[in-house]
Amino acid sequence: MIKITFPDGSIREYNKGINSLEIAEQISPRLAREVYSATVNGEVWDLSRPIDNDATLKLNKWEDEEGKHAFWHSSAHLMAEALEALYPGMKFGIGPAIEQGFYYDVDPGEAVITESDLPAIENKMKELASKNEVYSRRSVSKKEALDLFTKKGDEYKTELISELTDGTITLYTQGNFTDLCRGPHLPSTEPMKAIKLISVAGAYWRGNEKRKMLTRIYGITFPKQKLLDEYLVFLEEAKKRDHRKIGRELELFTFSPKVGMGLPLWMPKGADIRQNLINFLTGVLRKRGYKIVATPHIGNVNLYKTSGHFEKYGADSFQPISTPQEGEQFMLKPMNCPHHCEIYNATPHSYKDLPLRMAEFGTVYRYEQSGELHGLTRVRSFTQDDAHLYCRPDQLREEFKGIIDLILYIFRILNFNDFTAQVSLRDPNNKQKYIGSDENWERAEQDIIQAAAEKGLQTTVVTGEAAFYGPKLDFMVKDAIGRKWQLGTIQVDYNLPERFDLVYNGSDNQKHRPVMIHRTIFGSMERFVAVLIENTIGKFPLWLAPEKAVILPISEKFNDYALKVLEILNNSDICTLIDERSEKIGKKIRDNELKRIPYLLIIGEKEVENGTIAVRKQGEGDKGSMKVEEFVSFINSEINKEIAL
RNA sequence: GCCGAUGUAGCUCAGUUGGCCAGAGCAGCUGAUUUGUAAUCUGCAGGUCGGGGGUUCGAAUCCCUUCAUCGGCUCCA
Repeated sequence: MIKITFPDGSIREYNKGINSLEIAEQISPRLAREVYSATVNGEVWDLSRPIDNDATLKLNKWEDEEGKHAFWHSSAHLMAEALEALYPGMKFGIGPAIEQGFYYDVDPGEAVITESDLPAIENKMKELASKNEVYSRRSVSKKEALDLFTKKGDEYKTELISELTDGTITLYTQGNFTDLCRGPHLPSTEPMKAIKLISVAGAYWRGNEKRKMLTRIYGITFPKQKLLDEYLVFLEEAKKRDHRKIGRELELFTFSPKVGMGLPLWMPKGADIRQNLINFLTGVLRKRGYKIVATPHIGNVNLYKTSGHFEKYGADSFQPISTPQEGEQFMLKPMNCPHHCEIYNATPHSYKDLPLRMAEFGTVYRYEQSGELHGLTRVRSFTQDDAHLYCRPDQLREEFKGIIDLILYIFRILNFNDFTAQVSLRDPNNKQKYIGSDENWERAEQDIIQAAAEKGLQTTVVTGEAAFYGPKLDFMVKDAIGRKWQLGTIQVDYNLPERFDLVYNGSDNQKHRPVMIHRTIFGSMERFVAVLIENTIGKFPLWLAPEKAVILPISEKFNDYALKVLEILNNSDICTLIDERSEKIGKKIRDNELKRIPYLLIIGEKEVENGTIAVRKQGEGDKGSMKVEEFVSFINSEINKEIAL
């Protein structure tokens, strides 16, 4: 007998060699139907794998990540089986489960798979799934595995196997398809009731652009058709939140091929939102001891040679601008830090002056690859809410924590609750990608980890994601369809202070090297507004809205009074419009509701008589009448509530 | 940059296998209407069918090329 400990702490005894599915069946047949994988002693297992010793056991259902993961991973194998049946000789790369579904990278040889082929593959999957094929696990020797896939001619699998250690290799088979796989998988294809292939895309083998591009097929499966239908509705809804669509509808920004791709043009309303953000943040920064600076959009190429950016990115940047002067070259600035360093160098500094917090809403230009451009989230010209903090080494951690505070404060005001924080460290196996001494890297990485820990920030640590000059802490927010975008970032840099020979006088009257922190909160105005649009579906908080209210006279008879109200509101700094068209009130309400103007002010006979306005809140409806002065103070108090935290 | 898809009026879309001067709704402009909480009616205007080249008696439709966009990959100071 063996003892099995469940998550609630209860312990039951079973015969040695029992498997998780049998345990689930003994608890309840219904549970057995809903469970997809088991976590045994902290390791995710197949349900059918026998348990031979005392263990802790968690049964994973659809609601558990481990359950979904096994479900989708098994689905990837099912898709591979279908592909092999439809395209004999197809070679297979890898086919993992992902956050939303799964994919498989395949090499179809001469054949080309396009989206029009997906329904046929989908149908084949359904056909195979309905056979209730069993997934069986088998441990094999490295030689056996190599022989099998060499015989099959699958060079991607043999490459993978050659890197594995003998004795750890397992194969999974369902139906006619056998794959190299660590597992775990469902007991059978039976639960896969709803199957949808989403898209095809190219993907480099092993993520290396020097290697062959395989065809990646994305799909998703569910245990119930209803869940799939709901997912498809979610995708449709998400499309409506796309900032590119809303940006066009609300006339916030545009692009022009004549201006150039990836170069956003802010239209009046979008520019208002952007400016409101800038004004607000500027006020907050001044209170926190930041100094605002301004620097040019170009810099001599030597500036970037000094900073090291030219060597690293020069070839992939907008190329230098020449002048009539022989040999003189300028670059569009790709970042503000070198300029800021020269501001630092313009005056002598004492240890008493530090930290120096230098901020600029600085527009920068980066030659992003054409295929990378994406609405406002990835552009070639953008304005960073940039700042550089120069401090003594002993001040670093406190400054770092202060920035974490500031970012959390701004995110709170904007209701960005769903963010993740990522600590990005260098890849210790690939040190030539980075500049700076080991010692400084160690110190900087420790400072970040410590500061985040002291602020109680939940972080994930990723190696190999650091900037080339230092480690960083990034704040990521998701867009409408779940793509993650980096907004705020805090980066420690011991490197630029050396390259620019930044110094301060210490209490010992010796020259010392300051530490530098790069940081943004919004990341860039462009990306931030994009994410804000997708989070709010274009219904911006009142303080950010470009227009706060629109006056809707019921007929032209009331235009005189309406114009008077308009003047009062605009004079009170409440940006207000008037809709003077000779349309019915219902039509005016509809049109202005769709423009997401926060308040609709309806004026008819009653309002003229009483000297009031009828207030309707966008998305909510009639709020009753009030005097114009009351409305002014109401709006101001609403705005104060939004930005007071 | 790479793989695949898409490109018809400001927006959303029709345009059968190549064949009458390329259509609709919304938006815009006219005129009528003067309206009480999500669409009043009339008329008009608007397109070198992304650009260029080709096949054909004839191309929005077929082929080539180029640009842009979309979904991914790579990249992201």
